[in-house]
Amino acid sequence: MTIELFSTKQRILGAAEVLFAKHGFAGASLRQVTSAAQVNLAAVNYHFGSKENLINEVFRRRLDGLNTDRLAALAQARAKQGYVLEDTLDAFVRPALALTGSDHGGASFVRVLARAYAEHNERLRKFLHDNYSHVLKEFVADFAHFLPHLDKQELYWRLDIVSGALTYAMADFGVIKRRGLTEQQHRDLTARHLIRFAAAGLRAEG
Amino acid sequence: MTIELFSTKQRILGAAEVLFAKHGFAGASLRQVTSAAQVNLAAVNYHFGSKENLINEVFRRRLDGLNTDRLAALAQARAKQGYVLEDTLDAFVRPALALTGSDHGGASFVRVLARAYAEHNERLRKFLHDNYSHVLKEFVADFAHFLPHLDKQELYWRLDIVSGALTYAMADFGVIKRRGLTEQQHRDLTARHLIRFAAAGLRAEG
DNA sequence: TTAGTATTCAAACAATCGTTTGAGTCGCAT
DNA sequence: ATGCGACTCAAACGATTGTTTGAATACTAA
Repeated sequence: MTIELFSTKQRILGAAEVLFAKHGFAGASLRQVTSAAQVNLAAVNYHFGSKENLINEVFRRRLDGLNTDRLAALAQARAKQGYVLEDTLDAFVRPALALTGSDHGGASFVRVLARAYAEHNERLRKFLHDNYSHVLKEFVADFAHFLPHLDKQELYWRLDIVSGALTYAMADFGVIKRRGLTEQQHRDLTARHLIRFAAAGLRAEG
Repeated sequence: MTIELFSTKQRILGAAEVLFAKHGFAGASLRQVTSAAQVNLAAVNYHFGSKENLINEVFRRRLDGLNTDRLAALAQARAKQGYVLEDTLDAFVRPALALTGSDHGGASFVRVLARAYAEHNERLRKFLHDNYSHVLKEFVADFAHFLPHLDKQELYWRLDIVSGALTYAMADFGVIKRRGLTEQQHRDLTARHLIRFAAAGLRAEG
């Protein structure tokens, strides 16, 4: 097990990510995936055991880093002088947006996330909850601190809307055409829009 | 072709709606659909021609009425004295929320809508655009009127976020548990939250 | 009643699905 | 060089997919 940059495993993960984003988890077949990855069909079951486990690993590959980045950004925001709601949202949004510009697969992955959001797949939700719920808890704590006028039910309501809105918006981010802007400028502009939008919605009087 | 309340055609549409919401368009098989509808397998191809056309008809059955209701609500809002942004949003949101409480299938359909949003299916988008784009145009015109400080690009940006957020939130509306509230009360509360949230996000200074 | 159309039905179609198999190949340590 | 584990490969597995067929049934109009 050497560490190769373009090993069979990584090629499969990359191709699966793109095709899951394009056709969905049920809609993308393993033959499409292995063909795009230029890999033998049996390689999926050899390296991942099953299609369902492949799906999980597609998430794990990105979410491990994404959640680490989000927690780091949150820690940095908390240390900031004059820490406000917008900073919390920034710590949540910016690492995900950075993903869309990092490499080719990142943009696809955000769309995969939006699909997982739309699906209410039992096992997938359990997998995500088991592995990454602690990150969400950290953010919820800070949101609750900045929005003391909202009771717990109301807060969850709004965070649910906000996370849904952000997920959808970021999924479309890669698709929307930008005119005369660098990728970096477009990303900054997007982040500001999303944060301002979300902050306004969260702060609205109950 | 008599008008029956529970004809084979309608039973198929109802079952398909529920199963598409639960398992997705690719994930729900025609055998699952026909079995749930208590109808012969061949009935789908006999009445609808193909699975893809069945999907279209699932949308048409609800969207025809939904868009009529939305345009009627918009007309009523425009005639109102002191017509404001919140009224436009109300005309957009309330008919969709009413759908979730009308009958059993309505709640499923809103989730189907959220799936269609997450998918970027070429043919489905064309079908929706061909049949219902005139409704969206009406709403966009009023949003543009109420938000003159936003240029066209910025407006589309925010509407994209808002429609995504609303679609997702309404899809979860049927899932979220309500404590001590009637369906009507819960729907009103939901509408108020969504409208206030969206209005705040749309009005935020650029 | 009868002719004709509309619908339902069981059965089968070819195609594709995820998965398994067993032989084959590769690289590396002994 | 030899042996061993890691990996790849073509081929096939049974199950399931959407769709089609032709006969049987239900319904409607004359």
